[in-house]
Amino acid sequence: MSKELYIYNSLSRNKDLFQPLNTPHVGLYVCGPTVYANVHLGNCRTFMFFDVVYRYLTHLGYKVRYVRNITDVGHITSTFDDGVDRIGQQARLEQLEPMEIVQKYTNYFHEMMRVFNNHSPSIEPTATGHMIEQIEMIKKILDQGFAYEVNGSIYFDVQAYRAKYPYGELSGRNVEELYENTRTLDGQDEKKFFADFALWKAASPEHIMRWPSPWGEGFPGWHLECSAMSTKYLGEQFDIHGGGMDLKFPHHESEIAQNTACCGKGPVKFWMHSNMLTVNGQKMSKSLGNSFLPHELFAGDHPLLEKGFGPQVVRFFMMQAHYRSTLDFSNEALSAAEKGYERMMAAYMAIDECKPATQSEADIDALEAKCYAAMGDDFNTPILIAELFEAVRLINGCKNGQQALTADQLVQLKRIMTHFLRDVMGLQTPESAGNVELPNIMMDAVFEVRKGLKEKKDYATADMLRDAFSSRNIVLKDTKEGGEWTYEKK
RNA sequence: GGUCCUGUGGCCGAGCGGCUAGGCAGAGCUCUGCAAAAGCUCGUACAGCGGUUCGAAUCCGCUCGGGACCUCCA
Repeated sequence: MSKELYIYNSLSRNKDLFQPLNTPHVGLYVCGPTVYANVHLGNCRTFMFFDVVYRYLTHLGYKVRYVRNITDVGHITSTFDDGVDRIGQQARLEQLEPMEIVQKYTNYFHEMMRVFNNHSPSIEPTATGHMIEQIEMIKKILDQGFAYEVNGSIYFDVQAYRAKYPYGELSGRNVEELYENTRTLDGQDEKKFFADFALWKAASPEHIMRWPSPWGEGFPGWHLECSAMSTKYLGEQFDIHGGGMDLKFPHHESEIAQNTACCGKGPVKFWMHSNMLTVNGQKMSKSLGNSFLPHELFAGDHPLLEKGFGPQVVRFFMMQAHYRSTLDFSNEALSAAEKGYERMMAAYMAIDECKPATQSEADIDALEAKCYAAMGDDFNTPILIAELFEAVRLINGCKNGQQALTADQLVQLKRIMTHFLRDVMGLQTPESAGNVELPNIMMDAVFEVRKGLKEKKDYATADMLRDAFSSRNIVLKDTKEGGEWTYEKK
């Protein structure tokens, strides 16, 4: 069975065959959040997708080192010229220390990552914890002649860089066109060239977050931390760098320039970019006021939400779209995903109840191959899910006695579902967390009584019993053997 | 203004030159005391107009619509 993996590389604009630089090791770096506010659902989509990348590579047998940073140094906002950064600004607003802000929103971020069932990265470095590495990197870039100092700030020299290396390859931008549309930003007058960007900024007196450096007190520039930390933990060149589409320019473009200026070569083999989550066709973002916080979605506590949806349903919903497409959020779409997710999971849990046949026409090997083919085609989770619904059909058919499956095939189906649903897509079964053993025993008694009533044709009492549970959001379903019960969502 | 992406049936979403995507919703049937679940069967598609081709949702051009980036952003 082919388990080749093709990945769409933003740099080559092609689906390229994935081969690690140093098999079986894979280096994966993903740009993490800036912790000055709660992560919203759009952010979560990106991290959930790269969690699947991490999981699938691991599933294929690679030894993956997954690095995802925490940006805990505020970037300068574009509207202010006074050296106020996002974290510092939020700290003033909430009357907290900057590091309290950082801790508060890091905690929320971690909590949400856990709730969505993302694996922790192998390393989660912070920008503030890597000041020395960042300063060292600036020194190297200066030594190579690709940066210059002005008033205690260091700028990247795009002109000098362009004389030797191409700039703008990733984002497809060319500097001449950029010039027409560049706004006047902080430090513009200090720069030699409009497209130069800061590696180090001298701190103004009121700036709170500051560190000593060879050029005076200041703080690192916008894009440096990722370059410094990816190099430290994954080496000068590594396999995959991921992030949201909106980071392509200028963030990732600058990273390439910094690393190349420093080490003479591009840092990353595969650049991957996940697309945005939209609401009514527009990018979900804080400034547009159309973003949900995960806990609001779970509780249904938001004007745009008709009801709440569990984290696993949300994850399933996200998996039903390809990561390079925008995904539009709506109550209807979430509800549809919820039904589908429940049907999928019900079938998964019903495999053990199937009675095996001695012979079967079904081709489970082909099904499994299709699942790998879907994932191998640039992590196509929507197709994977479509294939898994084929498995659902087989399982349900087998349960009804309409589909013959051998014992081996049932084992194989269970393995496929476990691998792809749980291990690769990171989906959990609905009630798996709680202990359902005791309720099950009690419900068996209920079904026994109901069976007796039905045999006596006392349907009125049988219905009364069912209604009594129904009013408590527990649905009874009759089967040949007795019955099944589920919690009903409101 | 520049660069790029996108427009699929009631909804969400794959596919991107010939082959059923899938889910949800809807219709019919089977099963069933009823119900639910499940299985089977079935509608309604590829924004519009041209072109290339034996053949186009899929390639090209134009028109119209939506979006992202160009400024911190997943």
